[in-house]
Amino acid sequence: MNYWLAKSEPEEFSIDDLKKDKVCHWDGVRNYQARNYLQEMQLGDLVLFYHSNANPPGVAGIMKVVKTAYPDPSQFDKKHKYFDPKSTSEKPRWFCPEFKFERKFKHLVSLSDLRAQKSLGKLPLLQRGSRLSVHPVQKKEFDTIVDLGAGTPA
DNA sequence: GCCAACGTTGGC
DNA sequence: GCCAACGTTGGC
Repeated sequence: MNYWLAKSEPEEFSIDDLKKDKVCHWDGVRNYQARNYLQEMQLGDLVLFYHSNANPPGVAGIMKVVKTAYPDPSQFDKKHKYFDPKSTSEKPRWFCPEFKFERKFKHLVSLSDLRAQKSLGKLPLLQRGSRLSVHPVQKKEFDTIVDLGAGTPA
């Protein structure tokens, strides 16, 4: 059982959209390192939903992996903004898993809240200039963030 | 394989 | 909208 963090811009797709849709396929990731992490995800893994480019940015809730990564259909669709002319169906480049809405935090755990936690010092999200949109999270870090989201005093 | 140019991410 | 930090591309 592993833990992850995945970013989305809430104007594109927010945790409320996921709550409404129940399930989503996490498409559009076009970064190799992030892609590799998506492929490592196993059924039942828990994923923190991070709102990037938001006001304020932060972790909004939790998702659960309900389908492991398969070729991202948007890479083959010429009209799609995530179309990749260099990818073929024989050798797809990009993959997406499916996530199910698990729950929304009572309180958004903002980026500044995360930075204020000494125990989260190694969280990849907080590293200088980290733009990686999908990355693993330690169980301890995951639990800390969930506690913050539940409103437990910092 | 180097590296400059360019594009993207994402906080502010 | 700005800009720093990266990742990718492509000429050589």
